[in-house]
Amino acid sequence: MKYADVIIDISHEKLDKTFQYEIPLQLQDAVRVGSQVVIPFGNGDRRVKGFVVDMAEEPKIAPERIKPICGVAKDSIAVESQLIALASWIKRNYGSTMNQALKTVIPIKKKESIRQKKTVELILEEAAARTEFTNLVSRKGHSKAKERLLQELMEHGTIAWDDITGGLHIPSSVIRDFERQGWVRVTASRVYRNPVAASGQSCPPIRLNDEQQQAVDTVLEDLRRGIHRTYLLYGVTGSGKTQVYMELIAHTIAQNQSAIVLIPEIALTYQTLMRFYERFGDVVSVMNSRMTPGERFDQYERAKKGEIRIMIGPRSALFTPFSNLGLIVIDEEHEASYKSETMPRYHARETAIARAQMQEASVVLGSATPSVESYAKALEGTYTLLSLTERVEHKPLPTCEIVDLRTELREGNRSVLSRRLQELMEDRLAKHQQIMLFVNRRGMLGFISCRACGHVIKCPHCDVSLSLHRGNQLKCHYCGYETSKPSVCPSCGSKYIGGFKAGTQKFEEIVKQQFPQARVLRMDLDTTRGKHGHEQILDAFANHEADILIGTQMIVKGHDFPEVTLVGILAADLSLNAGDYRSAERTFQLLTQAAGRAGRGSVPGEVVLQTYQPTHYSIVAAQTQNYAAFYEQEIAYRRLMEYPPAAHMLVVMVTSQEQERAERVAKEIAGLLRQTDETVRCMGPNDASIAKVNDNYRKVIYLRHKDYERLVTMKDTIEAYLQDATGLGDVLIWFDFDPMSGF
DNA sequence: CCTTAACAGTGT
DNA sequence: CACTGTTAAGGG
Repeated sequence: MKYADVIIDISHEKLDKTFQYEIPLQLQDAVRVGSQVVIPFGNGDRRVKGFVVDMAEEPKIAPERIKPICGVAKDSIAVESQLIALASWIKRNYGSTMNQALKTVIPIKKKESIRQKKTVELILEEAAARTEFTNLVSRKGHSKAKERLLQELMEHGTIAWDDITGGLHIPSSVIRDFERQGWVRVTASRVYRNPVAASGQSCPPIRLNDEQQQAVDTVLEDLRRGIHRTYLLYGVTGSGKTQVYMELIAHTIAQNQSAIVLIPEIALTYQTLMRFYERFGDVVSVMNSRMTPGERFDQYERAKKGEIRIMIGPRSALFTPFSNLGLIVIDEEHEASYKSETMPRYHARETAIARAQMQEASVVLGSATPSVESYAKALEGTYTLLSLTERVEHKPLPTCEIVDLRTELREGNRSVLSRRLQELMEDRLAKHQQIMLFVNRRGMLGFISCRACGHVIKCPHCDVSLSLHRGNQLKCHYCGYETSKPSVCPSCGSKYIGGFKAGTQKFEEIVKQQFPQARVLRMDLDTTRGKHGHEQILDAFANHEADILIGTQMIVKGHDFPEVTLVGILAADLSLNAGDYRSAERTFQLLTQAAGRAGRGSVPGEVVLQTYQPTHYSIVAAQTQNYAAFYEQEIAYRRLMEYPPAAHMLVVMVTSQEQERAERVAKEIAGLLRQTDETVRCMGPNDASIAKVNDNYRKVIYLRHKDYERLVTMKDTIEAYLQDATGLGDVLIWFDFDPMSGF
């Protein structure tokens, strides 16, 4: 590699350009992506520090204009440079500008948060100060600001920097001037607040059972031999995965290394946090989306200094600047929230593995329902599979009954509650036990199914549900296949064919009407508005202030409710027909989790699973919590249809306010891609499933190929095209590799 | 981000 | 015409 792309001093985020420099022969070995280098910059060849973000053989500009790198700043790579190397990895693998990638990795500008804590102290003797003051006054006119500041300082002694620049409207240059003259001292005092409240007592490690111990030993044995790998800890609900994490974290700490624990935001409750805090004390810190940039910055600073050794948080906690990172734990590894929804659309799991490789750390992925991707990798040996098959204290799994809603309809029950579920609800209410009703609301936009036989209208090319659009047209979101909505079921001829329309409110009304004596709580986006809406509802339910809790995904994660002995899943199919290739997987995961909510206490639980498709493998497998059976079916489907992980997928989204322009650019791109590499399967462009958002028309192209790298090349091709294309106007393009949701 | 060159406005 | 302050562009 002859040339290096260097980004100049990252604290100045407005300078997002990279500059190409020559790597002199004697530095060939020392310069790598992420290296901190010293380079001549600008006309005066001012020496500045920069980070190498990419390397290339070919010069991008005329070679005579390229200057050589002076030297490598430090031999040991600083944390920042590791994170910058990671940013460059993200940019390459997910598509974004370097600036966007850097912003995700190094989250806040340093200036503001430091300035907030700066204070200015007068160090001049009182007599000397008075003399200087008279000097200023006698000069008349042009030093009004200086006069005011000196006067204020003589009065108060010490003033906060912000009060001077903000309150007194005195420019910072005046303060700097005073400092140069030796009149004042500027101190940056810093107050850190630990967001975790101290609890006092510590909690001794719990004895692990054989399976847990074996999982821990496998990892430790690898570490002893200097091997850093990715492990998939597959443990059924309630098998004690957290204890395995804890043990491994304890070992990491003992080795004087740090650990990052990623937990989905919804599962990041106070209780979860306290478990870690009680075991490890105040080296634990937490991050969440509600934290202010200042608080977040403090946490990063403490992590850098080594005051924090364990960081717990959602996706973004992955970028905690630990220089001695030893372990990354990703709990509920299959969760879609690990995939970023904004550019760059990185997946925290893959990014964690990339970071771990750079810093020689290990990764432990944990789940009761692993993603198909991860399980496939574990089976082929890319990850090491660690299994926990027993539940702690040998609590039995809840029994699960499947109720066929088609039969209900046939036998004259048109209610959303099956007769069996009603019966069991009566029973639990009489016994004063609690009930959870789970409405699988996800992706219920516009698919068509038959209430009599359960038949769902699918795309003949893509095997995903078709969506209902205006004018009774059914459309496939992947390939654009179109057909008109039939008036009778093509499978059984019934006229009960149509869309699903039911929200949680509707269910709440029905339940209240049918069980007027029951106290009902509802939890969905509408009722959880406000600061602690979430916790308020869950706490109320935990205190048995209600008998029935109705809700969406939110109710199935986190909290344990020991008094819940019945879980009703009202319509398991809804998520099954979301119109994307992950719908079966998502359904299995949701159902397994929902079912796991029943019988957490001493009384064994029961689950009623209502569905129009009782024979669908994701539903049958969820009934017995049989992950292996589900996986076998699902991977076969993915292989047959060439969906991830059998192949990789790239979504290219083209948006513009002008319908015509979006379409033209999308068509040009699709054409270009088809002629660049015909082994890449290219579908589209088509309208996105939400074809217009905020007055922006959205066109989408789907690309599929076995080789991820090939898709990266496609992304690069598009980026190159955008560089010198004209007439783009307001067109924006973003990429999503192996998407977690449909578009 | 910082540096610089170009530019307009001011004072002698 | 020299001097100063303000602005836009470029940096490899």
